Amino acid sequence: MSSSKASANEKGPTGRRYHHGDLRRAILTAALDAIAADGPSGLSLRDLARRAGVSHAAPAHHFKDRAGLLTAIAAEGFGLLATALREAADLKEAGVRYVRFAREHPAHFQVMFAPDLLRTGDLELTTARALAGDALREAVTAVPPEGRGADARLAGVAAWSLAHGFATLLLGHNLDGPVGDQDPEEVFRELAAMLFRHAG
Amino acid sequence: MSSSKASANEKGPTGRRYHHGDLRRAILTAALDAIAADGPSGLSLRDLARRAGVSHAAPAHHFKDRAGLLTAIAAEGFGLLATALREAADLKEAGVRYVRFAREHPAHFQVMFAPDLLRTGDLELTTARALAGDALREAVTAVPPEGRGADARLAGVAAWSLAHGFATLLLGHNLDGPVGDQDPEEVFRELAAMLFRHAG
DNA sequence: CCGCGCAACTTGACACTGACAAGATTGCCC
DNA sequence: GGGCAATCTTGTCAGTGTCAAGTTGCGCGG
Repeated sequence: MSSSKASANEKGPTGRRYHHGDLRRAILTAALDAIAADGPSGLSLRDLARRAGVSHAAPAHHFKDRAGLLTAIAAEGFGLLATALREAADLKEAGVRYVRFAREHPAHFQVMFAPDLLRTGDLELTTARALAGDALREAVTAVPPEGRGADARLAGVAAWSLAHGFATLLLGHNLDGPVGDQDPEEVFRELAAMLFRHAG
Repeated sequence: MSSSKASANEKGPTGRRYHHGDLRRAILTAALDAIAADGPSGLSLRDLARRAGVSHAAPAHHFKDRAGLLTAIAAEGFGLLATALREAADLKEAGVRYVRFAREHPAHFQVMFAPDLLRTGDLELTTARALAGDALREAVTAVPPEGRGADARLAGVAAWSLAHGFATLLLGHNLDGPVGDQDPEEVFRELAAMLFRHAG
């Protein structure tokens, strides 16, 4: 509308420049902030647009939908989780990384496991999820059978369930009483020790 | 509006009678159906009203809010869970009841652990939650120390984490591969056996 | 038996949201 | 330098939650 000669790097008279530069990333981080603060349910695309200083329909160009945005977040989350798991020395440490990930990236974590908010068939998402699954399986098979029982698949389910349950309950403030002000990662180490101990 | 003489138990000419009879329960069950089908996020109060055959603002009279409705569901869920846990003979069986509850009442379960949808301070909710917490603690302390380790609180966190993680992952279809078509409750029994075994 | 208060329900309105369509702007590549 | 495609805007529509004010009729006290 305005015929201003504002260059690409300067804001126009309306306080915004036409091309944001990295709007996709801006929307993503704004969304992560909002989700960490208020949960994924209250998330509003229009609000994110306002925070980023763009028009209300701008986000739709990068993420088709609300579901598209959340799917992108979930995929990113599974990617981050996969690399975090790969850095672990053993299975117990992988579990520790799991709960650390949940605490450091609560928004990602919440969205990753909220299937009703995602486009579950999305390719990017499924591949990222598979990547994380591989990382988990590797961690499980790395520990010798006498420390985890014969059935590796069962051990994987056990480890994942324990870590996931602990992380989920933690984020939901359901363990504020029991763990109190102890370091959650230390607490989890004890849980993991209960689950996997050398046969007596 | 219409001056029809339809009695309290007959539908008027608009297909509805003014006083529903048990609208609160009707809305609750409609909500549970909708949540089980599409998750809590897509829930619409107006849609529930349509299903129940009442006007769009009718639900607000029974549950002030959207949050009010979900809070009521969560409270009901914790009540059901508490009685289910009390019926268990030992701790392992309590865990089995936990995952059974999640599978039989998926809508309740999802809402109970979605804090961003609830009025977390609600009295009814907190008391129901406390009830369920008591039931869990009783189940934990009932098992002798040599079977669960010295720290009862830690054992409680472990049991809860394992059951909750397993149930959550199950409902999210994250374990469709590993558990396949086995009976989830049987699988969980094996997990529980890994966690609590007599010291060697 | 009657009328009256109060709970249950309705109608109407407002602001907000997600989604779509069509136009404006601009980086970029030939 | 010119045009093309990506990026962003403006405008619009149906749907939603929530509040306010009016209607209906159950049930209780007389």
